[in-house]
Amino acid sequence: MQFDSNLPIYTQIINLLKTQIAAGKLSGGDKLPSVRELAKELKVNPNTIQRSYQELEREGLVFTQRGMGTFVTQEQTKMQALKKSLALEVVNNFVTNMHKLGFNNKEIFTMIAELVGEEKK
Amino acid sequence: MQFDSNLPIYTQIINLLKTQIAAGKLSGGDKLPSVRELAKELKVNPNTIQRSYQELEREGLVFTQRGMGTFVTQEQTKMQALKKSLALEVVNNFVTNMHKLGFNNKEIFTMIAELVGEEKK
Amino acid sequence: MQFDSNLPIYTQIINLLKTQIAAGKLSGGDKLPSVRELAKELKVNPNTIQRSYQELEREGLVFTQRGMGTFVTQEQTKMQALKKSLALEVVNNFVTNMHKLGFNNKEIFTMIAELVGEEKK
Amino acid sequence: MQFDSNLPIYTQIINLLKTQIAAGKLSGGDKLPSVRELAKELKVNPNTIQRSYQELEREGLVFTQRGMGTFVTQEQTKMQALKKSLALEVVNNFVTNMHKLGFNNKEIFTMIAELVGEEKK
DNA sequence: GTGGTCTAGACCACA
DNA sequence: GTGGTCTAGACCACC
Repeated sequence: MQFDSNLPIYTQIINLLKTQIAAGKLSGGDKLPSVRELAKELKVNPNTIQRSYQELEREGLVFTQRGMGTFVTQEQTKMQALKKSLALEVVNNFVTNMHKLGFNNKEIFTMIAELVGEEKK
Repeated sequence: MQFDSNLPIYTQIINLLKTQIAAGKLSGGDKLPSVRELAKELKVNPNTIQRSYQELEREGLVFTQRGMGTFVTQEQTKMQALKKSLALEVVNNFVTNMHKLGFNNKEIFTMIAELVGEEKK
Repeated sequence: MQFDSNLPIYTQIINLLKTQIAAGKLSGGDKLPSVRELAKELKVNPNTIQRSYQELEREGLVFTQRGMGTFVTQEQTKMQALKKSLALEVVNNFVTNMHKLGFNNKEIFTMIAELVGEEKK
Repeated sequence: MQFDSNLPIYTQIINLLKTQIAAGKLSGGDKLPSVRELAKELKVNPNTIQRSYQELEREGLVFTQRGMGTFVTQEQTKMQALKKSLALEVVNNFVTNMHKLGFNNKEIFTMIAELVGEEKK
């Protein structure tokens, strides 16, 4: 993984984990990698991982059990809220960019409609 | 303006100018700021701006006149192609991000439809 | 090597390398001298060589591998097209000069025919 | 006219005039422009023109008459020799360049034959 | 004033 | 070591 040097690394790791949780790659109850393990994998100081995990815990997305590790929360409401908020951010970002390019909402809608129509995933 | 340290500065300047051209903030025939002027404004070396302008000229989006300055092309086809390609990039990016979050095309469509309906910009 | 002060140095270096590639002195896959090496040899700034290499890469005649060096493309079509276009330029130049001297095509043909006949290289 | 800064300017003017004489644009007996006139036209010091004319006279291609001006020689032999020698130079140059590109004499002949065939000037 | 080229020297990422 | 980017500052041709 590459880190954008503008955002603090721990923030980028948080976003990475949030995305995985929201997408269901990490489900409720799943164990996150240990701090040392992930630190090694991402070639980052363990303190940085620690800080990311703490922040996720503060937001209620994960919980830690002494001696056991860190786990994704099982509260469905939390997970749904997370998914929604991340999606909202992506959508807003998208719309803002399109507006910058001079497209109005109707045009945006048309383009998405076409794309969905042709792919049918 | 802030520069993201991952992409080369000259690339970011190119993108900035492309967006402005595509959005019509810079119309056909408009004069771009002089190399030195923009360099001063963006706190960047004139050579860096020079490189950006040259790349834009190579792509046919601007043309230069010695001793006169650099100007946005008047070819409508170029500008339309630019707008299309930039939009395509933004849309694809958006869809990719949404897929990463676990949304399928139908869900994406619904969200956009709602958004267009409620704002009516 | 001497540089003609009319054309930019980087252009002349491009032409030099193109000729060597077209003539087969540099074959597909061959490594070009490193930027710094050639700069030293031609008594030119490394940036100037860099620019030449980049232009050649843009034209698809060479490709670069980070940390490895710059190499002549292996695509035969590219190399053949290059040889053809360079030859066309030389021939046209020649014919133009002969026309300036007041020779017509038939006379030019005769001169070349004689030359080929006597040398048989 | 542009001057290539490698060759002395007076040499370049000599070549220019030789070409015009050889091509018949300046015929035997024609008056060359006055030194001052040509100097003004080419934005060059009159001494430079003077030197060019002297050299041409030394080679027997022009002659000067006090108070009248400088004229192209009427000796046909001189003019023919000039045309031949200039042509020889152009041809040799051409062949050398083609050899550099890796073409042999037969290939050169073929290319010229095709070109003459299609244009029929 | 404008853009275009070049140098000298620096720092980076990659291998 | 390699190529890639950037800065600082210079000189040029053109207008």
